[in-house]
Amino acid sequence: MKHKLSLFYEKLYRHFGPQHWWPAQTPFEVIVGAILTQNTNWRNVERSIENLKIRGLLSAKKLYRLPLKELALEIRPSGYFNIKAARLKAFLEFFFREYAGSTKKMSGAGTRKLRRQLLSVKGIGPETADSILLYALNKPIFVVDAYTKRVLCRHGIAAATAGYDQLQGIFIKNLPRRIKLFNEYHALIVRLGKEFCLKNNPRCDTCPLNTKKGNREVKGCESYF
DNA sequence: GACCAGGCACATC
DNA sequence: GATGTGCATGGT
Repeated sequence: MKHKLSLFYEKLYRHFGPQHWWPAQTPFEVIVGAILTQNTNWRNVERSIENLKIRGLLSAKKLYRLPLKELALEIRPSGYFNIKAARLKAFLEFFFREYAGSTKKMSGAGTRKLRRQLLSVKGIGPETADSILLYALNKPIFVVDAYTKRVLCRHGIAAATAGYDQLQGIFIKNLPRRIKLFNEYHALIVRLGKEFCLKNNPRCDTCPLNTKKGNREVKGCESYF
């Protein structure tokens, strides 16, 4: 018997197709993006990344040597720039101390150890850590975000009180542990969230996860708002 | 002008 | 352990 989550995945993939995540050219760029996108629109993150690229600063060594104030200036467009500059610096300190500033060396370590280490860096929480593990280091771990929680709650798969680890556990337990699947699934949920899960969105009627009861369309979001 | 976007740390109860 | 708040930009 297939779990609901497998069916959701198939529906989402059929509807949207592959999402080609993470949109970045190097693992290090993924890490920078993961920190910059915290509670921020991706378009604004792109502006910051572009700034860094134009000035030739998008490498671990360059960023490590760049003064905090100057880094903050470059990443202004993605918001919370003072905090995020400090978070990038905190990551870089860890990155050079433990892995000589090499994502290749880093990906040689085990998933559990890496997750524990990342979570100990100030400014890296569960979603950022898991995004780095999955999208920069190719580790089989599921990324949970605000959209993920909405979708699971709306469809009665998780309780409104469920925390991050609990939500992640539902995916890990009920899906085959495949990097490609985890990669695509999270990206598809974000796509779904952007297009359908906004309040008072008239397009909710055509959400690919709506179900039919008899002749009636049942919207997944009905039970949430 | 309000509300939102691919969170996190910290204070307080 | 739950709940509230600061952090800041750019789009709708």
